[in-house]
Amino acid sequence: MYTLAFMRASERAYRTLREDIVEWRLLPGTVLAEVEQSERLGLSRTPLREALGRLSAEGLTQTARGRGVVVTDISLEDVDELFELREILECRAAALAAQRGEASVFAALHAELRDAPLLLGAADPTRHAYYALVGRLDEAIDAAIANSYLAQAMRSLRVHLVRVRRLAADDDGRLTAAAAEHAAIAEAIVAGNPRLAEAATTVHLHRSLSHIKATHTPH
Amino acid sequence: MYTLAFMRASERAYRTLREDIVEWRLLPGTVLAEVEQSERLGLSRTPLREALGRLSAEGLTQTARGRGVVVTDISLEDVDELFELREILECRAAALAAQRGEASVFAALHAELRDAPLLLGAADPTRHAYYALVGRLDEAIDAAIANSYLAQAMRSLRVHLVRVRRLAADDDGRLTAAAAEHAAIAEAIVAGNPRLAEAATTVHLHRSLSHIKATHTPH
DNA sequence: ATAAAAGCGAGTGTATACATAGTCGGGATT
DNA sequence: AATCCCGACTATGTATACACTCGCTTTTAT
Repeated sequence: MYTLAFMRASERAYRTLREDIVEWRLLPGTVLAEVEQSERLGLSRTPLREALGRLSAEGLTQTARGRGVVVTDISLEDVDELFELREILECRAAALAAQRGEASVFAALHAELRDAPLLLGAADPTRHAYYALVGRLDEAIDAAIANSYLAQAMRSLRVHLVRVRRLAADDDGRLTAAAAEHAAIAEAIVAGNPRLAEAATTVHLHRSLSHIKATHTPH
Repeated sequence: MYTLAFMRASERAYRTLREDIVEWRLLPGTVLAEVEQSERLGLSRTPLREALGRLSAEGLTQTARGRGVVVTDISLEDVDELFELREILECRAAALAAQRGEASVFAALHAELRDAPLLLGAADPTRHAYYALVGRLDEAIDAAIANSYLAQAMRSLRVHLVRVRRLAADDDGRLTAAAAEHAAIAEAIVAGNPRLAEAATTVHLHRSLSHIKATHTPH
């Protein structure tokens, strides 16, 4: 995590609120009143408003006129829509990475992903090392596709996906399987096979969605 | 256009600046200093900062720390990247619209698009009626796909595309051809044929990109 | 008793004043 | 002559005060 001490107040407010929303500490429907939140975070209304503006632009909150901004809800229909867009973007991104990416980068990631079950054995209930590895695969794909607009579209999606992830039970079995699916994607990129990379991504996303729907528990 | 008189100052600043950038009245590299722009638009720095934040989030400006925010440049590589993402999103959107859309809505749009050359004959140098019609086709597709995240991704792209459009020469010949291509997309959606809708969109986007590259004049 | 209107209160929208950081120019030193 | 350092200025970042809108409650009239 970043040190929140030496950054601008608006940035601090943005990251704190975003994490609170993504981690479901601030539940959907919660009203984020400006005075209340600015006092809670120990800063003034001006930087807080900037943070709320960014959150609303991302879709994590929406402004309810007259009552301030409220935390956006995520329904099962939203999850379907999110994964529909995710499949559109990430399948093509994987194919482009297979065409344009540096094989050596993905070869290294592939090796790490094959060893991922070792990370899951470690005594880290938040699976920090595992998610950091998957995040590095995402970043490598972002860099490989050489398309800042596509990369930006995927980045804005990931915020919502992290939020959805918390709806599902991240048991060791699913994470081990997911690591193998990620390894398959990396392998296809190393091989420079766009169609295989796309297919591997499709498989992974469908399994992820199925798992989320199977283990979903209303909060 | 909307009446800019009775809206919030921040909204006024946002729309004015966005239009100035998209219409190339504010050229890439222009520094938007806060005091200078707030005085020009007749409002204070607070709502102006909010507007600049939204513009930077959309990618129309970027913050150069210490020197304020500057209008983002668009290179030919950017156009390639924009159209790559555009093809990913709009092809799938057209296919989804063919599956999920109301045929009657697109039948009406198809009829209008076949008559579009009449609009181009009118003495409107800005082609306002024509672009409004194409905009209604975009909105109809947005509504038909029933996926707010995909629709949002396409909307954020369109801002940049309007800006790119101003780089090319919008002669009557190209617009007539473009109208026919749009009509073909609408026709495929009416027929409920996803693959045809996708193909028609691919053809349209490739012809648009070729035309932009052929007539591009550095400013 | 119900509906409509007016008044009150809470909270957002805007302006302005102040703090702070970063850059540019000038001067001195090597 | 070139580079480094210092200082001042300019522009951003933040805080606070004020105004206005909108929602809610209360009261009054039909």
